[in-house]
Parts: sequence; structure tokens; C-alpha cells
Amino acid sequence: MADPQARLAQMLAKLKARSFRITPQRLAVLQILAASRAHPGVEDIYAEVKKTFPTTSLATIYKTVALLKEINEVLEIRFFDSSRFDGNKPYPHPHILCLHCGAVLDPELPGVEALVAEAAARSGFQIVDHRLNFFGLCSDCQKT
Amino acid sequence: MADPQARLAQMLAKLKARSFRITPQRLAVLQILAASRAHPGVEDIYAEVKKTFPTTSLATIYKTVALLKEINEVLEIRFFDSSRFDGNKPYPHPHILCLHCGAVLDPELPGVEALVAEAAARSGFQIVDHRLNFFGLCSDCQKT
DNA sequence: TATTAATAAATAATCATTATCTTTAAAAAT
DNA sequence: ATTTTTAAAGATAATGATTATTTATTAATA
Ligand SMILES: [Mn+2]
Ligand SMILES: [Mn+2]
Ligand SMILES: [Zn+2]
Ligand SMILES: [Zn+2]
Repeated sequence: MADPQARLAQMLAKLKARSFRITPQRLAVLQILAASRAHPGVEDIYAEVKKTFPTTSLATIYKTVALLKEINEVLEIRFFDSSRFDGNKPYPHPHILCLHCGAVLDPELPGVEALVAEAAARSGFQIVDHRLNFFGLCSDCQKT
Repeated sequence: MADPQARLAQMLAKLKARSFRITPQRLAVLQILAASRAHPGVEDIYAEVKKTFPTTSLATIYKTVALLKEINEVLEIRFFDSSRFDGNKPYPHPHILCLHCGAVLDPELPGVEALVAEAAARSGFQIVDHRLNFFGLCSDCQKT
């Protein structure tokens, strides 16, 4: 499910199924979220959408990502004082943030499932969600 | 390092070593953070401190926890729209939050070290920090 | 005890996010 | 295609956690 086309189609299908309207601004936001692998924040999305729709309001971006969150088509990751979004993998998965350049990646961690199971077993909790965030320096930024 | 007395002594030593003053308000905040296992938020600490020092300002609580963060004597855990603090284990460790009653626990997860290592190895990052948060229902809240 | 610098208290400012309100336009009905 | 309905866009105000600022206290040192 990492194909931008498929992701966009999936998002559109979900919106249509719940009879939400497909507006040009929404479509633009969906396309950005489906295509970007950079985990953009609202301001990033806003800047991008404005290229094609200059009158777009920031509130529209907020409302659209909130809607996508509600229908589980985007994952919100709260970093220090703002959020970033993943429209490619809209389910809980770990992230790693470079404290120097701000890059956010999706590391492949096969150990995650076992850790979630361990957390449930040891705590007695019924776990429904998680945010596993690592912070450090990416390989590029280590060189400087 | 889970003994409140030892933790308080450690915090005081660190403050004194860096010649920060030990005021009654600060001492009160330290005691609460050293003793509480509930991962209190600023408002919780504020309410508690006001019992002994009714004129205390909320800003004082914020400034004190910020100071403790700077000297690595408290860990901040950002949940949805506010932060909670751990003065017992002021180093990165996993947390589990009950979405129903708001309880925050420290699960013992031996698998964490391996996961951090895995994240570093697979991403090429030099990892310096992490926040591993699980969300769900505690055993009590599952019964209702 | 007086001096000085750090801290507390009070309160204003910040800023990401959310809410409100009016205008616009998507989609359905005619 | 036109009309109708109503969700959504745009503009802007409000919110609320946190931070900054300003003044008044007070701890530390001489
Ligand atoms: Mn991701
Ligand atoms: Mn903890
Ligand atoms: Zn980097
Ligand atoms: Zn609970």
C-alpha cells in the first residue's frame, strides 16, 4: 500500500462511501498526502496547495487532515510543537526524526509487533494504538 | 533509582552543583515529582503545591519543570495536548496510557533495547532519544 | 544588616489548533 | 441545463497550553 495512485484511490473511495464531497482543494490535499513520503506538516501541505489554489485557507488544510484522520486515512505524528502526517501508511508504525535536518523516516522494524505484544502482556492493557518515535541524527547530518 | 528519597537527594544535588537556589516552592515541586508514580501534569503539580503554598503561580511550576528538564532530572512525555512528567525515571523509557481513566504506567519491556538498536542499525541514524507510547485500556477499565 | 542576583508572582504574549460565520460551489433533483 | 440544497471554503476570531516579561521577594554572600 505504498503506491500513491492506490492510496489516492483508497482515500477517494472512503470519502465517497461516506458521501463527503470531493472538492478541488480536498483533492489537492489528498494527492499531496498520497504522494509525499516526507511526512509533511500542515504548513507544508498549505504551501503546496497554494501553488494551484492560491486562495486556499489554512483552516481548510486543518479541516481536511482532521477529516482524513477520522476516517483513518492519515496518521498524525505529534512531534515537539506541531504535527506531521503520513498518508501512505495510515496505521500506527514507528518513526525516526533527525534533530538536525528535520527529516522523518519510516524505519522497517520487525521487532515492533513483539514489543506491542510484550507491552500488552506485561501491563494487562488492551492496546489499541501506539506512537514509537526515535530521535537522533541521520547519516547525512552525522557527517557535518 | 525508584526510591523517592534518593531521587529527591539526586535532584537537590544537581541543583546545588549548578548553584541553583533551593526555594520552598522548588522543593515542593521536587518532592512531588520524586514521590509521585502517576506521571503528573503541570496542573496536578500546581494543585498539590498550592496546598502548602497557596500563592504559588502556575508559571513557577512551568519554570521548575523546565529547569529540571534542562538538567535531565525529569522526563517530559507529551500526550495529546498536554505534557506529563516522570521524576522517578528521568531517562527515556516506554509508557502506556489508559484512554479511559488517564492512568500512565511504566511497563517493563526488556525488548526496548533491542528495538532501539534495530532502529539505529536499519536507519543509519545515531539515536539519542526516544518516546515509546502505547495507548489502550487498563485492566480495570476493560471491565466496564 | 546591607547588597546583589536569582527567583516568585502576576500577567501579557505567543502560536498551533479549533471554532464561528459568511460566502461559495458540489452534487442531487427537477 | 437550471435550480435547490447543503456541505465545504475562506476569513477571521477564539482557545488553551506554554512562554515571556515585568515587578516584587527573598536567598545567598559579604
Ligand atoms: Mn510514517
Ligand atoms: Mn515513566
Ligand atoms: Zn538529518
Ligand atoms: Zn483505565
